[in-house]
Amino acid sequence: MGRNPAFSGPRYQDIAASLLRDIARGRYPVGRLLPTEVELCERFAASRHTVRDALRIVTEKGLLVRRRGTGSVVIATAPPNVFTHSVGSEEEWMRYPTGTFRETVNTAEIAADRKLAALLKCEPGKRWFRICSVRRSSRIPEPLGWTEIYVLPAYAGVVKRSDHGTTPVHRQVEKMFGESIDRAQLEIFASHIPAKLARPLRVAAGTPALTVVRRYTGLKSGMFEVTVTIHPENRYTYSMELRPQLHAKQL
Amino acid sequence: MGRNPAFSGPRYQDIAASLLRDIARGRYPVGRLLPTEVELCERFAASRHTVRDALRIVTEKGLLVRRRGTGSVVIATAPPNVFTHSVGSEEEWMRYPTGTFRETVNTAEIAADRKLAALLKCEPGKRWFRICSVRRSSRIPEPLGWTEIYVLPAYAGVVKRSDHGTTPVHRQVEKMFGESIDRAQLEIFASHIPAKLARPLRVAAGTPALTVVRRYTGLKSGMFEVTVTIHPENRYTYSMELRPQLHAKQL
DNA sequence: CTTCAGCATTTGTTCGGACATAGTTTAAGC
DNA sequence: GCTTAAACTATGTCCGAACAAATGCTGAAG
Repeated sequence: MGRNPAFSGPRYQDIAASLLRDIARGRYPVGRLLPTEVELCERFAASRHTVRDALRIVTEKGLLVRRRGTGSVVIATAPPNVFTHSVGSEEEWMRYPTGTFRETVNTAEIAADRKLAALLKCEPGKRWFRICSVRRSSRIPEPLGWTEIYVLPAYAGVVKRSDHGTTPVHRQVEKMFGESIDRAQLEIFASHIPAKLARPLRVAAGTPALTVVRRYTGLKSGMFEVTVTIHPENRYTYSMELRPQLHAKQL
Repeated sequence: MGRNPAFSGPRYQDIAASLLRDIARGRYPVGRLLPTEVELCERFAASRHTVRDALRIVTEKGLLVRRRGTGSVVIATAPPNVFTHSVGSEEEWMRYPTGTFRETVNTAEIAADRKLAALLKCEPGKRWFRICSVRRSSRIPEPLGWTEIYVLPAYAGVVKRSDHGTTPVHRQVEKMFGESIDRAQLEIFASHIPAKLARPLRVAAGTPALTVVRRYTGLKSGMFEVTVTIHPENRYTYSMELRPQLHAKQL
């Protein structure tokens, strides 16, 4: 029991691995209490500080809940998340290579008809401020896609800002109105180029396209922005990388 | 300098907040070294342990890199990760609602021609074991899409397993051959239905489609599986939700 | 001038101790 | 018997100290 002779790293990592193994093997089932810190100190012949470091690792993996006076409760037998995807910046999430920009075509306040309401997942008749624009790259003459941005009418002021066109709209809303994003949702599906967009996108109507819908939900005003982008074939690829959760070996 | 009288929480959180503020305000620009632990102990009149707890918080937020002998280097002025996406299971990542299954049409060992090599991001001539199949749902008669799975010829044994068709192939490879996934990459772009697939997918050739490419890279044998799926319009939507990283207030 | 050994610096690991705080249990008092 | 206060338990916070390990610098040897 206790020390693993094959393991040469820090003691607290050894102890954490041992606890992880015990939990995975069912020695401490979900709902059961782990031994107290002092008991673990005795079992592993380590100081309380070292044991706490080990418990911190197990807790960060999401297998424990620890409370004063109560103890450490096992809440899972294995780390729950298999893959994670972290996005560093809005640009990265938008997946638009740097050097692209939006070119506003027109703006208007509109009411959602039934079709638009379905796309935006809002009730029909809801009023939105719509910004229609073309996304371009400095490298190629054809536009990358057609973007329709719908924001709550109260937030229409964003178009007046000077950095409009280069900064993501939801960031502008965050700064100007103190909204904070609670969650963002992404949907991607196949579509075809509508007749209206054939000319601005320089592509034949009815040809294959990729539609990307992004919905931003804030804490203050709920869903405050929806972006719909239509990309003609061969002009845009959504790409993403997932990694198994490393679970914090020290870097 | 030092203690913030308005803050009543633990000392290490107070110190962490102070450091965070200093970094955000540019007192320690990116690339600069933070004061050493001992210096911070003096400035905040705290023990090294407490200061280290504070530095751990700042490090976990991704603003610092710490190395023995060197010190703590500032690598960002604000937490870099804005959104995270965690995927709990393969099914969730695949985004196929439960109740769908794969129906194998044919299998063969092939060599990648130039076009396929570009899609798979491998060298032309590389040999792959290809599994062609149709993904169906029990609810609707039309297939959801056409899937071509390419695995290394050494792993061709996966098709013989009984749970083939319901279990993701990369999971089977993990179990059967002890491969462990290092990273997974996803690409989504617009395409059109090839003439060959018009009949099996029950849709007209040339109509819009969504192509999803998934690449799995393992620790042992590098990229060991690539899956290419073609979905006709209106039969499949890729959906994902991102949330702002909570940054570990204590739970 | 280059190379390498040795030293100083800085963070990493581990020990031992003390008190604070939050939950739980027990016991006293009505 | 119920309510409330005290005691107990377990984790949280904080201190002081020592040594280990990685890095960078300096000076001596070739």
